[in-house]
Amino acid sequence: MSKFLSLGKQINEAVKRCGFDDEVTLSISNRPDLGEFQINDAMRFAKIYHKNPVEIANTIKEELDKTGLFKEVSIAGAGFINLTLSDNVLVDFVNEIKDDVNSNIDKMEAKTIFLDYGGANVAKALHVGHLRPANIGEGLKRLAKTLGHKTISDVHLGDSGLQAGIVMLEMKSRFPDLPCFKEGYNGEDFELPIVKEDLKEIYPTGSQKAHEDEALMEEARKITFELQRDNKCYNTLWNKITALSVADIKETYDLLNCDFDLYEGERDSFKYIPDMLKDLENKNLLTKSEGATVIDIKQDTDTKEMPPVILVKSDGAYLYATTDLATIKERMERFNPDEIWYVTDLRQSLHFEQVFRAAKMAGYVPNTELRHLGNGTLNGPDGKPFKTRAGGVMSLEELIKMIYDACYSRINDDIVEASKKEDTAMKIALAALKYADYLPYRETDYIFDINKFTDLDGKTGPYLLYSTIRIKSLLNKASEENFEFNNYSILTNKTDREVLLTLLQLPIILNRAYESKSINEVAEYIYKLTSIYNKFYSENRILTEENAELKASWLVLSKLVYNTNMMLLNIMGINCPEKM
RNA sequence: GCGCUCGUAGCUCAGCUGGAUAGAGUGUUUGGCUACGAACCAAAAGGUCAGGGGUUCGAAUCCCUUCGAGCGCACCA
Repeated sequence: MSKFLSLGKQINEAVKRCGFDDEVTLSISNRPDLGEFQINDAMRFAKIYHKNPVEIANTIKEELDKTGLFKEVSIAGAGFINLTLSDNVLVDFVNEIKDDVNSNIDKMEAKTIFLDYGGANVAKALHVGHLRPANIGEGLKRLAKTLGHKTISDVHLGDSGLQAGIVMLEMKSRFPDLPCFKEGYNGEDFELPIVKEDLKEIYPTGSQKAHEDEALMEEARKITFELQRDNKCYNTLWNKITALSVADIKETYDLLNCDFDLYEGERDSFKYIPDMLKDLENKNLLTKSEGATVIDIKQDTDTKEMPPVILVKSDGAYLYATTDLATIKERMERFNPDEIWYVTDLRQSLHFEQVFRAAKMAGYVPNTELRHLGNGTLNGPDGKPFKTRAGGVMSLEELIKMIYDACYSRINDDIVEASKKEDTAMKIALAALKYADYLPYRETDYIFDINKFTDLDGKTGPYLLYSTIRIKSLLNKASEENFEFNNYSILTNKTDREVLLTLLQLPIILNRAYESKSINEVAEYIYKLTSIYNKFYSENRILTEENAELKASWLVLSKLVYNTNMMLLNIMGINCPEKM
C-alpha cells in the first residue's frame, strides 16, 4: 500500500473515532500557503449530521492531532481542514520506497484487458493522424500493466477495405503477367515484383485513377468483394502485399515503441463471419432491410436515432461492423478478456455503440466490458479537420525525420560521441514527439503544428530526458566516490520537502490517469516532479556538501526521482539516452 | 432535423466526480554559468474562464439558455 493510501486510511480511522459513519477524502492542497493536504468534507458532513461544519472540523482535528502524523492541523474558512505532515512521516516514506519505486504504486485487482489500437491500413503509409491512437493505446497498455493488469494488444490492421481492391487493380494494370492474374490460377507461389518503397506510391496512384474513373472504382469494389470471399488469386496477392506492408508499418511502430502482441487484422475475422451470421440468424437477430442484412439495435430508452448495424451489404459484401463484431466473438473465444478497449478517433463513437449493442444482444460478451476510448480529431494548423484522402498528408516517417533533424543539429559533440549521435538524436526526437502528443487530454481535438513537435525547450520531452540524464550523471559521480545510497535521514524542509510531497502524490496520479484513460495526467505529473527537482538541484551543491548525512539524504532523494522518472518515461514509451 | 464535442492568458494547452487567491509551457521584459551538465534556474507582466440565468454556504466545473466553432447520423473505414 502506498504511503498516500495509508495516510488516507489512518485519517478515516480517526474520523470514525469521532463518530462519523462516513469517509473523507484526502486531497492535495490548492492552498500550499495553508497546508500540504486538505480535507473538505466537513461542509458535506454538516448537512448530513446537522452540525456546524467548523465544529465538525474541530472534532476531526482533535483526533488527527493525536495520531502524530501531522506537524499542523488547522481549520480555515467554512470548515476546511488543512494538514501539514510531520517530518518523520516523510522520512519514513523515503525509506519505505527508496529501494523500489514500485512500492509507491497501488496495484489494482488484476484484470485481463484486450487493447485494440493503432489501426494502420495495409498498403497505405502511416500518417500523422495515426500518431495519437498509437501513443494513447500504448501508454494505456503500459499504465494498465504498471497497475497490475494483464494486457493483450492488437494493432488490428485495416486490411479488408477498398484500398485492397484499388491496390490490386493497380497491380494488375502494372503487372498483368503475374501468375495470380492468369486463368485457372491454383495458388502456386510467385515473387512479388515490388518493394516496400513502391507501396508508398501504388495506392495514391491507384486511388487517383479510381476516383477519376467510375468503371475502375467499380472494378476495385469487385476485387475487394472477391477478396472477402476467399478468391484464390486476390487472396494470395493480398497476403504478399500485406506481409510487405506490415514489415514497413512495424518499423514505424517500433520506433514509436508500440509493441503489439498481435499484428492481426480485419481479415483474420473472416473465418468467423459465416458461423457468426448463422448464429445470429438462429437467435432471430437478423432482419433484411433495403436488401441488406442488419441487426436492429434500437432500444425503448433511446432518445436519438439509432440506425441498425449492417452486417451484409445488399451486394453481399461485409463491412467494418461485420468484421468488428466477428472480431469480438473471436477475441472472446481466444482470450476471454475482462475488458476490451478500442482507441480510435472519437468520431467513430456511433459505430462502436452500434457494434457493442449488437455484441451484447448476441450474448457474446456476458461479463466483458467493451469501451471505446475515443481520441480527439486531428485538425490542421488552420483549425479545420485534417483530410486523409485529399493527399498532401504528412507521413509519420516524414514528421519523425523533421524532428530528428532538429535534434541532431542541436547535439553537443563534446558530450555525445560520434558513434552514438544518430541514436541519441532519434531518442530525443521521439521523446519530443511522444511527449507533445501526450500532453493534451485524450479527447481534445488535436491541432497538428510542426512547431509544437520541434520545440525542444520548456515543457517538452527533451527537457525530461535532459533532466533525467543530469541526475544519472550525478548519481554516477557519487558511485565513483563509492557513496552509499541507503541512508535517508535529513529533511531540510526547503525544496527537498516539495520534491517528497510530489513523490507522495504519484499513486493517485496513476489511478486518476487510469480512471480517465488519459496519459496527460502522467505527462503533467512527470513535468511537475522534474521541474521541482531541478529547482532543488540548482539550489544545492550535492556532491560538495560537507555534511555527510545531508549529502547522503540528497543523493537518496535524487535517486528516487531518477527511478520514478524512468518508470514514468517507460509508461509513456519514451527511451532515455545515456547522454545528450 | 436528431445526437455528440468544444469555447480558459497574445499563442498552444491543463484544471471539469463543485471548494479557498484559475495554472503550465511558449512569446515579451529582466537577472543568473572559468559548469555536481544552462536543452537549466529565478523574477515581472499577461484572465469578465464566450454572454446571460439557475442550483449551492461555495461554480471554470452541475442544470437551462443565447451566440460561436467542429463532428457524427445504414450499405466508407
